[in-house]
Amino acid sequence: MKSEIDHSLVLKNVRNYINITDEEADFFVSLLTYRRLKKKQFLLQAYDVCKYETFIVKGCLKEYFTDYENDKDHIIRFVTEGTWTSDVESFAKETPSSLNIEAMEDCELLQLDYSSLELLFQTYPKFERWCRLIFEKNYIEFQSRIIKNLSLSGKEKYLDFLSEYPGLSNRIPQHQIAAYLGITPEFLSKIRQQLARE
Amino acid sequence: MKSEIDHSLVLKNVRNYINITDEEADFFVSLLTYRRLKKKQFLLQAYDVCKYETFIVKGCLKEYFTDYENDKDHIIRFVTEGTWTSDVESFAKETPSSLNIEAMEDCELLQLDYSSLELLFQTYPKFERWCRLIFEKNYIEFQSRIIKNLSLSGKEKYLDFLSEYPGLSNRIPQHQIAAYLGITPEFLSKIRQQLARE
DNA sequence: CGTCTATTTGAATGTACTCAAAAGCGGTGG
DNA sequence: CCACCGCTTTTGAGTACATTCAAATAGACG
Repeated sequence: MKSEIDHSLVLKNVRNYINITDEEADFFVSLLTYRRLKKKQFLLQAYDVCKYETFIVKGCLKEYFTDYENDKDHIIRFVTEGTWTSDVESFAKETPSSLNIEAMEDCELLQLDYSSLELLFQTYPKFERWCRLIFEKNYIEFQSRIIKNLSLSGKEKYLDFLSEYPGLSNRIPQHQIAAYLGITPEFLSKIRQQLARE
Repeated sequence: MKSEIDHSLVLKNVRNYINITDEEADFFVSLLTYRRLKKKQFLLQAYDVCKYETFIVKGCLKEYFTDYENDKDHIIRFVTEGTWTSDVESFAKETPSSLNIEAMEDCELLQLDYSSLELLFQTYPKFERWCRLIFEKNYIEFQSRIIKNLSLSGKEKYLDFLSEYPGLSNRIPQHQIAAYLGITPEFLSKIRQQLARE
């Protein structure tokens, strides 16, 4: 039943960026659709159009790009409780997605489709600000990722991952961490071996 | 004299994302400050607080991060005519910048300080949307950069750079392109040698 | 013209990859 | 409850990509 759904986390997300009244909160919540996803199911498949912005209430997903040329996946981000995910370009332009988004655990999600989001912006323009500030935050994170990719060795990137996302390494298989760091699973194994010896 | 300044490019930038009236345009333009920068001058130095969002009317700058540990610069982006630049995090949070932004050519710029930007948002909230859409675009570009860093070899990254930013390689010294690609200048030289033989 | 910086070239080295095989681990069915 | 299967992780040998360091050459600028 809808009344059982807990919206506190998503409202906390909004209120982290803007002040909203109870009325505005109610309207916002009324636009959300609840959805579950089992481990290994896809939230989005490449070449489909991304129809929703999705908030993660519970669980963990990976956003990744498949390089068919070399038969390799490259993970852009792991996304967990409290964050939004989508293929931004596909959602905004209604073009086929270049990303896959796949559940790595059983997930509970809240979704907002394009027309609902536009209705939200038209009804309460302050939500544009909220959306901008989220993009601002993501921009900063991506920039930091780019710097790290340019400047760190495999070992340093792994240690940085452990400290930046504590606890996540227990939820995620090792070869997927390698796909996030941009190294081979074999090499990550060797890095860990070396760290264990120290 | 202020009347000589050409605002057509910056207005084109705004109107690329939102519709604005002449009145709104006039107000927006009244908030901008014109500034010139000579080649090799800094728009922003690391550890200073970034006070402005800066629009580039003419010229080219580099946003870069200095790794003092290894005495190396890592270039995040080259920014040219028609784009905005700042250290987003420093500007938003008024914290010391981690980036340098430096002119690679003589530049003509238009700047917007924090309070002017907030005044703009308060007066005409639709500018929040414009700002969001710019971040959306930058997010997409950064994502694409991350994918390329994860999946391409040095040679492939160089060829991609040439096709993504045609004409830019003539404006920028080669070792700076190397700093953007995340390879050494010597290795870029060898890549070019190899490409020339083909 | 001289100085400073950028680019090229080469040899030696290191970091990370490929391929192959073995070992470990988790879930499923008998 | 154990045996088996598939997938993940480890290990090792050989290789490729990219770096370091040093020196030579080329270009840019006052």
